[in-house]
Amino acid sequence: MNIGEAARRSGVSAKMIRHYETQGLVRPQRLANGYRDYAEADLAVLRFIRHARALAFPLEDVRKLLALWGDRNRASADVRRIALAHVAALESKAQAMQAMAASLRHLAAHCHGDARPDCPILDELEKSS
Amino acid sequence: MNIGEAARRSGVSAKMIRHYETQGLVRPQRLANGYRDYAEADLAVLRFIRHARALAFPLEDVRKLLALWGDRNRASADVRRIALAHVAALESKAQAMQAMAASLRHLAAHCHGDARPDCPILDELEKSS
DNA sequence: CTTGACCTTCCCATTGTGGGAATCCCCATC
DNA sequence: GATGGGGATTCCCACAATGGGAAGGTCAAG
Repeated sequence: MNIGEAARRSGVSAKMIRHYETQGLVRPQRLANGYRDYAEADLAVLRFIRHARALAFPLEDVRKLLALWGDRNRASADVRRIALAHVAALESKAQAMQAMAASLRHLAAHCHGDARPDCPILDELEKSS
Repeated sequence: MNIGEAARRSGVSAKMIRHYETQGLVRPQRLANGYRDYAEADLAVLRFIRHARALAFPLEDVRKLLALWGDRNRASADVRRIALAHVAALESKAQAMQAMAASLRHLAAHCHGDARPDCPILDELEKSS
């Protein structure tokens, strides 16, 4: 099938499908006219990528997971390790963001938020330390 | 002072100081030899930027905050609005990441993590929906 | 045979940061 | 005065993932 149909059926944009191909994640056949030709197996790969990306797995992780996915002799421990490392990264970033949000919220709570110029938010950003 | 000293004293790399200049956030004098010349006021600006970036304010927000910072007649409400919008963005992203982490953790909890190939994580990513 | 929808590749932009090259400048030492 | 080291300048490239868009080839229906 065409890239357009593959995009529709996989939920991945044609643009990104081509990109994933340059990254070696999917390898469609080529027709005589140069058009890419996707099989059902390629669709499954594209959907796999979409799900993994929806969980914010970096493409590098997706590559490893795809390799494990296709490996009949894989050990589930390998998949688990990648997933848990990703979980740790996600939680670490999420916590950092929430910490920033919390301190900003705290500052904003002490900011009048009216027409007066006094503002602890700017005071904090201004500190020389 | 030189860009090197400004970098040391502000905690912002020389590379980034130049970048912020291209973005119009800081405007040092130029000496006859073409070297940038930073005043104490420039240092304060650089530190302000560093603090704002540490709170993950996008440069576009930093630009607005700097303008308000320098405006003696600013209304604190303006600062507050920018900060709270940023807080909302941070919390939204943090929640999305934690949701992803949670669902992955859930999947990983049901993955043996041994030498067997069965793995609910891959099963999930494989789904056609 | 034209038209419109689709495909191809290639370049550019994003955001914020860093690496590195080529070139120039300043100061100190021999 | 020459040389050397450390710093300055600008410019290009890279990252990760995604999208926009141009210039051109292809196919199918009218």
